[in-house]
Amino acid sequence: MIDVRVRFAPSPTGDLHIGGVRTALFNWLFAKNRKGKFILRIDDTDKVRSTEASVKAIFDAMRWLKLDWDEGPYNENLKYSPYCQMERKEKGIYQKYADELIAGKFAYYCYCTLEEVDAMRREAHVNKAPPKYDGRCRCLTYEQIEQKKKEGKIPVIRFKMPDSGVIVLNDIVRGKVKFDNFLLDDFVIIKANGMPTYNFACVVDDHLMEITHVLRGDDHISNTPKQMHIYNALNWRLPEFAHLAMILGSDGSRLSKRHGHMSVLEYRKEGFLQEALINYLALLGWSTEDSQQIFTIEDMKQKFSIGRCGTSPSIFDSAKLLWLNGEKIRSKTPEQIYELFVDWLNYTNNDRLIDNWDVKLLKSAIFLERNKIKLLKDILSLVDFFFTKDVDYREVAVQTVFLSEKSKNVAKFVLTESLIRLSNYRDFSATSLEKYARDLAVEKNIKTSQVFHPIRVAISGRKQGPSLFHMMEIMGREEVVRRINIAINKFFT
RNA sequence: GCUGCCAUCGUCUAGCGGUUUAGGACAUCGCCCUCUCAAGGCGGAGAUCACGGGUUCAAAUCCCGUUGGCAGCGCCA
Repeated sequence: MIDVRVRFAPSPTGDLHIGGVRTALFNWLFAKNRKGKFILRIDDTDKVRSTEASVKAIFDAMRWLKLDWDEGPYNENLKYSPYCQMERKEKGIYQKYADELIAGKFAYYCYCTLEEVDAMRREAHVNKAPPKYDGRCRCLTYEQIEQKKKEGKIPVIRFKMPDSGVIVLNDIVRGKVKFDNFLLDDFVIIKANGMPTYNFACVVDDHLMEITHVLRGDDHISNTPKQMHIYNALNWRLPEFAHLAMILGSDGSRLSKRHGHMSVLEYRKEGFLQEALINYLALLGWSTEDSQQIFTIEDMKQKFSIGRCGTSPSIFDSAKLLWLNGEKIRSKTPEQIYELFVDWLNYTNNDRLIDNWDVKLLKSAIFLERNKIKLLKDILSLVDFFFTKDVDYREVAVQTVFLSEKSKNVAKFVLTESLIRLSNYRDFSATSLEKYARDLAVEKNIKTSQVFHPIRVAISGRKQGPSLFHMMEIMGREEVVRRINIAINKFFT
């Protein structure tokens, strides 16, 4: 079996987005599954839109996602360096092969202006003809070229597409896909500014870097025949191609900002776990025979195969991602959740929020509430009441549990009674406290809920929260008594 | 407009000619558990397998057409 080499080649024109991550992930999984190499290349041939900040953002995102690469930029000692196309251009790599294509009559200089080319396409549209460059510069004479040069015109280099015949792509996930050469454009391979275009640079680099499999979104499928012609003209061996079905937004159109978060970093900010995002994305477009939903990373690496990737596009469902995130969090120990939470606080610059929080109490609180955590950010609102000096009594809770006609007398009684009895209560464990509360209910012939609820609201300010007695246990007697006292003073005097 | 891709519950999907009253997961609904909220357990509803033709003894599964959706058509990647 050949040694697999795959690459992820984002263009640094913004944050890494969901679609990009999916492509990166499938390449990475494939490499891991086949014990091959995963390469990160930066396709920054668009001088105008590429930024250094984007490169950094992509790196950050890849690192957070733990999609580690075997080869990539900023390591100049590797056989295939450099890994940024700008640097490769500086070394004349693309020009060399463009010259070779010209020498072999597979490419030619074109002096047409953008306006002329644009006019051609518009005319084709009107005539219901395939939109393409008409090839008028294909056969310029030596004199004509000299004349253009004299006029100071700067040419682009175009690839000369065959006028007839059919080229067949044998795609791993889609099978045979045929393209009519006549419909293919004489596309630009070197721009007027000397930079290679994507379709050219991609081929040159994939060949030079000995990429064996090209896994990418299916929005690239129409680029593939063009690229294949370049491989053929240069007499290079074709890699295997696999075109993955796209991820769409909730309305079935291409995923974009109006569908919600695009950047993975935004998911991180929301409090999603790296492994949840990875697991969820793997489920879009790939499945196992038994339709397994939850995977560890190791499990995924082991089971992944391109052959089981689907052909139809899938809609990104944030509800399922949210479920999966909760699922992943629940599978962690309280200690791990705490670590994740602290990382998240640091990442979002919220670390000061827990400055005065007792770590032991926080971990206990996380343990009590772990089943409710869907996002790391949820932890804040789930446990904050343990740490506030002044209990924030919620209006609804106070109205229904303390002040309604039906409950106010009982609530007042339960709280004053509890204040006295709990002040000297020895065994402040959950089981013991529960016994106390139940005994009180029996003794006074009231319902247990009439005892539980007022105490819950008194110490937490809310109607909902963790198991009451565990909550009291970790809060401790002193604090519980203090809070009951606050409630009595505030609402019953 | 040209070209290509796709089409199974609302969503992600299993299924690769007979084992299917089409299976699982999310969401949704009900019940149980229960001090609340969750989590968990159990169950329900939800797909004439886009439509129409073939092929075959037999089709969600193979072929053709139609319709619909999406993508590409840049000196963007």
